[in-house]
Amino acid sequence: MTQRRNTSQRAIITQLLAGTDEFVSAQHLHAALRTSGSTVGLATVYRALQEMATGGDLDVVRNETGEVLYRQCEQPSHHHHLVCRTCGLTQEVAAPGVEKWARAVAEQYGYVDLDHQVELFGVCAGCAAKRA
Amino acid sequence: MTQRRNTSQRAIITQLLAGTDEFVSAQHLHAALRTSGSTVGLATVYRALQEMATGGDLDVVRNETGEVLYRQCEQPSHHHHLVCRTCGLTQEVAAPGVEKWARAVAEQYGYVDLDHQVELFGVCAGCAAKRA
DNA sequence: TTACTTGCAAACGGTTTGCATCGAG
DNA sequence: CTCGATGCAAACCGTTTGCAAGTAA
Repeated sequence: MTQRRNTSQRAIITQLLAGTDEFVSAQHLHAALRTSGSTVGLATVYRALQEMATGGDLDVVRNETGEVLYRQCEQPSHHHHLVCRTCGLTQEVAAPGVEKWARAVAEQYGYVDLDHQVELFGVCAGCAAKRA
Repeated sequence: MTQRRNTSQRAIITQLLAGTDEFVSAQHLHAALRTSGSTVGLATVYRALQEMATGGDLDVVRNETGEVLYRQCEQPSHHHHLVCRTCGLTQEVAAPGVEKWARAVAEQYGYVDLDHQVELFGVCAGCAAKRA
Protein backbone atom coordinates (compact mmCIF):
# COMPACT_ATOMS: atom_id res chain seq x y z
CA MET A 1 0.00 0.00 0.00
CA THR A 2 1.48 3.32 -1.06
CA GLN A 3 0.96 6.33 1.07
CA ARG A 4 1.72 9.91 0.24
CA ARG A 5 3.91 11.90 2.55
CA ASN A 6 3.43 15.59 3.05
CA THR A 7 6.54 17.42 2.01
CA SER A 8 7.22 21.12 1.64
CA GLN A 9 7.85 20.65 -2.08
CA ARG A 10 4.46 19.13 -2.74
CA ALA A 11 2.79 21.72 -0.60
CA ILE A 12 4.30 24.60 -2.55
CA ILE A 13 3.46 23.00 -5.89
CA THR A 14 -0.13 22.43 -4.86
CA GLN A 15 -0.33 25.96 -3.58
CA LEU A 16 1.01 27.44 -6.79
CA LEU A 17 -1.46 25.45 -8.86
CA ALA A 18 -4.28 26.58 -6.64
CA GLY A 19 -3.35 30.17 -7.37
CA THR A 20 -4.20 30.03 -11.03
CA ASP A 21 -6.84 28.54 -13.28
CA GLU A 22 -4.71 28.43 -16.39
CA PHE A 23 -2.80 25.49 -17.81
CA VAL A 24 0.91 25.40 -16.99
CA SER A 25 3.72 23.14 -18.12
CA ALA A 26 6.02 21.33 -15.69
CA GLN A 27 8.93 23.39 -17.03
CA HIS A 28 7.09 26.65 -16.52
CA LEU A 29 6.05 25.66 -13.02
CA HIS A 30 9.58 24.64 -12.14
CA ALA A 31 11.00 27.91 -13.46
CA ALA A 32 8.46 29.86 -11.43
CA LEU A 33 9.40 27.97 -8.29
CA ARG A 34 13.12 28.53 -8.78
CA THR A 35 12.57 32.20 -9.46
CA SER A 36 10.70 32.56 -6.22
CA GLY A 37 13.57 31.11 -4.27
CA SER A 38 12.67 27.46 -4.05
CA THR A 39 15.30 24.84 -4.82
CA VAL A 40 12.89 22.17 -6.03
CA GLY A 41 14.23 19.85 -8.66
CA LEU A 42 12.65 19.47 -12.08
CA ALA A 43 12.16 15.75 -11.51
CA THR A 44 10.26 16.43 -8.31
CA VAL A 45 7.90 18.75 -10.15
CA TYR A 46 7.29 16.16 -12.84
CA ARG A 47 6.74 13.44 -10.28
CA ALA A 48 4.33 15.53 -8.24
CA LEU A 49 2.33 16.57 -11.29
CA GLN A 50 2.06 13.03 -12.59
CA GLU A 51 0.93 11.79 -9.22
CA MET A 52 -1.67 14.50 -8.89
CA ALA A 53 -2.86 13.90 -12.43
CA THR A 54 -3.30 10.15 -12.02
CA GLY A 55 -5.00 10.85 -8.73
CA GLY A 56 -7.54 12.87 -10.66
CA ASP A 57 -6.64 16.18 -9.06
CA LEU A 58 -5.39 17.79 -12.27
CA ASP A 59 -6.60 18.25 -15.80
CA VAL A 60 -4.07 17.24 -18.40
CA VAL A 61 -3.82 18.59 -21.93
CA ARG A 62 -1.17 18.70 -24.60
CA ASN A 63 -0.38 21.86 -26.54
CA GLU A 64 0.54 21.95 -30.22
CA THR A 65 4.22 21.37 -29.54
CA GLY A 66 3.48 18.20 -27.61
CA GLU A 67 4.24 19.73 -24.24
CA VAL A 68 2.04 18.50 -21.40
CA LEU A 69 0.02 21.13 -19.55
CA TYR A 70 -1.58 20.77 -16.13
CA ARG A 71 -4.27 22.67 -14.33
CA GLN A 72 -6.13 22.17 -11.11
CA CYS A 73 -9.39 20.61 -12.01
CA GLU A 74 -12.40 22.42 -10.71
CA GLN A 75 -15.01 20.00 -11.82
CA PRO A 76 -14.91 16.54 -10.34
CA SER A 77 -17.01 15.15 -13.18
CA HIS A 78 -15.53 14.27 -16.53
CA HIS A 79 -15.46 17.13 -19.00
CA HIS A 80 -13.70 18.51 -22.03
CA HIS A 81 -12.25 21.82 -23.15
CA LEU A 82 -12.89 24.62 -25.56
CA VAL A 83 -9.55 26.33 -26.09
CA CYS A 84 -8.85 29.63 -27.83
CA ARG A 85 -6.00 28.93 -30.19
CA THR A 86 -4.93 32.56 -30.09
CA CYS A 87 -4.83 33.47 -26.40
CA GLY A 88 -5.28 30.10 -24.71
CA LEU A 89 -8.45 31.06 -22.87
CA THR A 90 -10.09 27.82 -21.83
CA GLN A 91 -13.67 26.88 -21.07
CA GLU A 92 -14.58 23.62 -19.45
CA VAL A 93 -17.52 22.09 -21.23
CA ALA A 94 -19.63 19.03 -20.68
CA ALA A 95 -20.15 16.59 -23.49
CA PRO A 96 -23.22 14.63 -22.52
CA GLY A 97 -23.70 12.73 -25.73
CA VAL A 98 -20.05 12.10 -26.43
CA GLU A 99 -19.46 9.63 -23.63
CA LYS A 100 -22.42 7.54 -24.66
CA TRP A 101 -21.39 7.64 -28.29
CA ALA A 102 -17.86 6.56 -27.42
CA ARG A 103 -19.14 3.60 -25.45
CA ALA A 104 -21.46 2.54 -28.24
CA VAL A 105 -18.75 2.74 -30.90
CA ALA A 106 -16.26 0.83 -28.77
CA GLU A 107 -18.74 -1.93 -28.17
CA GLN A 108 -19.57 -2.16 -31.84
CA TYR A 109 -15.94 -2.85 -32.73
CA GLY A 110 -15.18 -4.96 -29.68
CA TYR A 111 -12.77 -2.50 -28.13
CA VAL A 112 -12.41 -2.42 -24.35
CA ASP A 113 -10.65 -0.27 -21.76
CA LEU A 114 -11.84 2.81 -23.57
CA ASP A 115 -10.51 6.31 -23.22
CA HIS A 116 -11.20 9.31 -25.37
CA GLN A 117 -9.72 12.62 -26.26
CA VAL A 118 -12.15 15.38 -27.12
CA GLU A 119 -10.94 18.93 -27.38
CA LEU A 120 -12.45 21.86 -29.21
CA PHE A 121 -10.29 24.62 -30.63
CA GLY A 122 -11.45 27.98 -31.87
CA VAL A 123 -10.92 31.70 -31.52
CA CYS A 124 -12.59 33.36 -28.56
CA ALA A 125 -14.81 36.41 -28.91
CA GLY A 126 -12.10 38.76 -27.65
CA CYS A 127 -9.45 37.58 -30.07
CA ALA A 128 -11.91 37.46 -32.94
CA ALA A 129 -12.73 41.12 -32.33
CA LYS A 130 -9.08 42.15 -32.36
CA ARG A 131 -8.53 40.31 -35.60
CA ALA A 132 -11.18 42.20 -37.48
CA MET B 1 10.18 31.26 -55.28
CA THR B 2 10.97 27.86 -53.86
CA GLN B 3 10.58 24.93 -56.14
CA ARG B 4 10.31 21.30 -55.20
CA ARG B 5 12.51 18.80 -56.91
CA ASN B 6 11.30 15.33 -57.73
CA THR B 7 13.51 12.82 -56.03
CA SER B 8 13.16 9.09 -55.67
CA GLN B 9 12.90 9.44 -51.89
CA ARG B 10 9.92 11.76 -52.03
CA ALA B 11 8.29 9.60 -54.64
CA ILE B 12 8.52 6.49 -52.50
CA ILE B 13 7.28 8.32 -49.40
CA THR B 14 4.30 9.72 -51.28
CA GLN B 15 3.60 6.30 -52.72
CA LEU B 16 3.70 4.60 -49.35
CA LEU B 17 1.33 7.16 -47.85
CA ALA B 18 -1.03 6.70 -50.76
CA GLY B 19 -1.16 3.00 -50.04
CA THR B 20 -2.85 3.38 -46.68
CA ASP B 21 -5.54 5.46 -45.07
CA GLU B 22 -4.24 5.03 -41.54
CA PHE B 23 -2.16 7.46 -39.55
CA VAL B 24 1.57 6.71 -39.44
CA SER B 25 4.41 8.26 -37.52
CA ALA B 26 7.59 9.47 -39.19
CA GLN B 27 9.51 6.81 -37.27
CA HIS B 28 7.17 4.04 -38.39
CA LEU B 29 7.30 5.22 -41.99
CA HIS B 30 11.07 5.36 -41.90
CA ALA B 31 11.32 1.86 -40.44
CA ALA B 32 9.00 0.53 -43.13
CA LEU B 33 11.10 2.13 -45.84
CA ARG B 34 14.36 0.72 -44.48
CA THR B 35 12.82 -2.72 -44.13
CA SER B 36 11.79 -2.68 -47.75
CA GLY B 37 15.33 -1.98 -48.86
CA SER B 38 15.38 1.79 -49.13
CA THR B 39 18.24 3.72 -47.58
CA VAL B 40 16.30 6.90 -46.87
CA GLY B 41 17.45 8.89 -43.88
CA LEU B 42 15.20 9.68 -40.94
CA ALA B 43 15.74 13.38 -41.45
CA THR B 44 14.61 13.14 -45.04
CA VAL B 45 11.38 11.47 -43.98
CA TYR B 46 10.75 14.17 -41.39
CA ARG B 47 11.50 16.92 -43.88
CA ALA B 48 9.28 15.41 -46.54
CA LEU B 49 6.37 14.91 -44.15
CA GLN B 50 6.62 18.43 -42.79
CA GLU B 51 6.69 19.87 -46.25
CA MET B 52 3.69 17.85 -47.35
CA ALA B 53 1.82 18.75 -44.18
CA THR B 54 2.39 22.47 -44.49
CA GLY B 55 1.45 22.18 -48.12
CA GLY B 56 -1.89 20.83 -46.97
CA ASP B 57 -1.41 17.39 -48.48
CA LEU B 58 -1.46 15.56 -45.13
CA ASP B 59 -3.61 15.41 -42.04
CA VAL B 60 -1.66 15.80 -38.83
CA VAL B 61 -2.61 14.38 -35.42
CA ARG B 62 -0.79 13.69 -32.19
CA ASN B 63 -1.21 10.46 -30.28
CA GLU B 64 -1.26 10.10 -26.50
CA THR B 65 2.52 9.96 -26.21
CA GLY B 66 2.98 13.20 -28.14
CA GLU B 67 4.18 11.51 -31.29
CA VAL B 68 3.08 13.17 -34.51
CA LEU B 69 1.04 11.07 -36.93
CA TYR B 70 0.45 11.78 -40.61
CA ARG B 71 -2.11 10.58 -43.09
CA GLN B 72 -2.85 11.42 -46.68
CA CYS B 73 -5.80 13.77 -46.63
CA GLU B 74 -8.63 13.82 -49.09
CA GLN B 75 -11.19 12.04 -47.01
CA PRO B 76 -14.50 13.21 -48.47
CA SER B 77 -16.59 12.83 -45.33
CA HIS B 78 -15.33 13.99 -41.98
CA HIS B 79 -14.83 11.19 -39.49
CA HIS B 80 -12.85 10.19 -36.43
CA HIS B 81 -10.82 7.22 -35.24
CA LEU B 82 -10.95 4.40 -32.77
CA VAL B 83 -7.36 3.38 -32.18
CA CYS B 84 -6.06 0.30 -30.37
CA ARG B 85 -3.41 1.54 -27.98
CA THR B 86 -1.69 -1.81 -28.01
CA CYS B 87 -1.38 -2.74 -31.68
CA GLY B 88 -2.43 0.45 -33.42
CA LEU B 89 -5.34 -1.09 -35.28
CA THR B 90 -7.55 1.78 -36.38
CA GLN B 91 -11.25 1.96 -37.20
CA GLU B 92 -12.72 4.95 -38.91
CA VAL B 93 -15.91 5.95 -37.20
CA ALA B 94 -18.54 8.55 -37.84
CA ALA B 95 -19.53 10.95 -35.10
CA PRO B 96 -22.92 12.25 -36.09
CA GLY B 97 -23.78 14.18 -32.95
CA VAL B 98 -20.31 15.47 -32.20
CA GLU B 99 -20.17 18.06 -34.95
CA LYS B 100 -23.46 19.56 -33.94
CA TRP B 101 -22.50 19.56 -30.28
CA ALA B 102 -19.21 21.30 -31.07
CA ARG B 103 -20.99 24.02 -33.00
CA ALA B 104 -23.49 24.56 -30.22
CA VAL B 105 -20.84 24.82 -27.53
CA ALA B 106 -18.73 27.21 -29.57
CA GLU B 107 -21.67 29.47 -30.16
CA GLN B 108 -22.58 29.45 -26.51
CA TYR B 109 -19.15 30.79 -25.55
CA GLY B 110 -18.77 33.09 -28.55
CA TYR B 111 -15.92 31.15 -30.12
CA VAL B 112 -15.51 31.21 -33.88
CA ASP B 113 -13.37 29.50 -36.49
CA LEU B 114 -13.98 26.20 -34.77
CA ASP B 115 -12.01 23.01 -35.14
CA HIS B 116 -12.14 19.88 -33.07
CA GLN B 117 -10.09 16.90 -32.20
CA VAL B 118 -11.95 13.72 -31.34
CA GLU B 119 -10.13 10.43 -31.09
CA LEU B 120 -11.07 7.29 -29.20
CA PHE B 121 -8.46 5.00 -27.70
CA GLY B 122 -8.98 1.51 -26.39
CA VAL B 123 -7.75 -2.05 -26.65
CA CYS B 124 -9.07 -4.06 -29.58
CA ALA B 125 -10.67 -7.48 -29.18
CA GLY B 126 -7.54 -9.29 -30.34
CA CYS B 127 -5.18 -7.56 -27.93
CA ALA B 128 -7.66 -7.84 -25.07
CA ALA B 129 -7.77 -11.61 -25.60
CA LYS B 130 -3.99 -11.94 -25.50
CA ARG B 131 -3.83 -9.95 -22.30
CA ALA B 132 -6.09 -12.31 -20.39
C1' DT C 1 14.13 2.87 11.90
C1' DT C 2 11.61 2.28 7.72
C1' DA C 3 10.75 3.30 3.25
C1' DC C 4 8.96 7.18 0.74
C1' DT C 5 11.00 11.64 -1.29
C1' DT C 6 14.21 14.57 -3.19
C1' DG C 7 17.88 16.68 -6.22
C1' DC C 8 21.15 15.82 -9.44
C1' DA C 9 22.77 14.06 -13.50
C1' DA C 10 22.48 10.82 -16.95
C1' DA C 11 19.44 8.44 -20.02
C1' DC C 12 15.58 8.56 -23.33
C1' DG C 13 12.73 9.18 -27.46
C1' DG C 14 10.97 12.01 -30.86
C1' DT C 15 12.29 15.77 -33.72
C1' DT C 16 15.43 19.26 -35.72
C1' DT C 17 19.65 21.01 -37.61
C1' DG C 18 24.64 21.63 -39.41
C1' DC C 19 27.31 20.20 -42.94
C1' DA C 20 29.62 17.91 -46.65
C1' DT C 21 27.99 15.54 -50.61
C1' DC C 22 24.71 14.27 -54.21
C1' DG C 23 21.97 15.01 -58.11
C1' DA C 24 17.69 17.21 -60.56
C1' DG C 25 17.07 20.72 -63.80
C1' DC D 1 26.99 24.46 -63.27
C1' DT D 2 23.47 25.62 -59.44
C1' DC D 3 21.16 25.18 -55.73
C1' DG D 4 17.76 22.34 -53.56
C1' DA D 5 17.75 17.53 -51.45
C1' DT D 6 19.95 13.87 -48.92
C1' DG D 7 22.23 11.08 -45.17
C1' DC D 8 24.63 11.07 -41.15
C1' DA D 9 25.58 12.50 -36.73
C1' DA D 10 25.18 15.76 -33.33
C1' DA D 11 22.17 18.93 -31.14
C1' DC D 12 17.65 19.87 -28.92
C1' DC D 13 13.90 19.61 -25.69
C1' DG D 14 10.62 17.81 -22.83
C1' DT D 15 10.34 13.96 -19.88
C1' DT D 16 11.87 9.83 -17.22
C1' DT D 17 14.90 7.21 -14.32
C1' DG D 18 18.96 5.49 -11.28
C1' DC D 19 20.92 6.50 -7.20
C1' DA D 20 22.69 8.17 -2.86
C1' DA D 21 21.30 11.31 0.64
C1' DG D 22 17.42 13.38 3.16
C1' DT D 23 13.24 13.15 5.99
C1' DA D 24 8.21 12.20 7.34
C1' DA D 25 5.94 9.08 10.28
